[in-house]
Amino acid sequence: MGTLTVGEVARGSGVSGSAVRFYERQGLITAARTGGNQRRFDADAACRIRVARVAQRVGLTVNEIRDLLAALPSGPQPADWQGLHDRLTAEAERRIRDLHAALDDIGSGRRLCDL
Amino acid sequence: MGTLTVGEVARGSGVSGSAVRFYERQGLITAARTGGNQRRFDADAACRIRVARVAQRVGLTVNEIRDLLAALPSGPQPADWQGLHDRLTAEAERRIRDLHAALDDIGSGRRLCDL
DNA sequence: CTAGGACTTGAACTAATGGTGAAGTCAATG
DNA sequence: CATTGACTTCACCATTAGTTCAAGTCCTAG
Repeated sequence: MGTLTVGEVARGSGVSGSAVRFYERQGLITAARTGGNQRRFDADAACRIRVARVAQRVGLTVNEIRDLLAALPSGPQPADWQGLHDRLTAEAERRIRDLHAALDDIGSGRRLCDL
Repeated sequence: MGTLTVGEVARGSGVSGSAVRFYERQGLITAARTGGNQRRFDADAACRIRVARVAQRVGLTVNEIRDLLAALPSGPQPADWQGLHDRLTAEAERRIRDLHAALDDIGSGRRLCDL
């Protein structure tokens, strides 16, 4: 039951039309087709894209985001969005821990450069 | 007064010879040349590369690392390395804050997706 | 019914990122 | 001297995230 066109999803999510098509090709979102072969998206498409943009800020690649969003069923319920939220949070915290580890290595910098 | 060859710096820093040449091209390290046009590095070259590798873990690009290392004079003193250490630490902490900010945006996810 | 804006495809293109590889040259040693 | 390992340059590779283009098709308002 998709009703939204590429342009509508683009405006609703803040990305360009070419990006919307790109995200569909990459499997971040799915689309039904009209008789004339045009894409029609469900209302959650723009939501998925907004989540994807946040995930990019966390440092996930489009491929990783595909896998993340694959867990989200069509017609997602609040609990489903929550699950996504949790996994994204965990990933961000993992990356924060990696940065702290790098900081520790910097802290032991005497060993990096004892000229 | 460089005395180290590409291979020696490579072994001393744990990167490949091609990477050492790449880093010189990018301006992370500098080299004198022999009469036969070969590179000869100072003793601090391997140090600079070790710092660069840590900076990469922090998420800096080679271009940003060039700018970071540009602050390091030739014949650097302990205080110079310390300054680098401080800037790198600050940068890592800035990135950690960005991740926390992304987490906050995830936390307010009700606004991302109020279907 | 028709005009024209929105849509379709696929491939080529961009631009940054971080190197690697091939082909040929140099230098130190036995 | 000749070998052999290290060195040289420059072109190329692979990935990432899209954008752009051309040529054509759809769909909706008037």
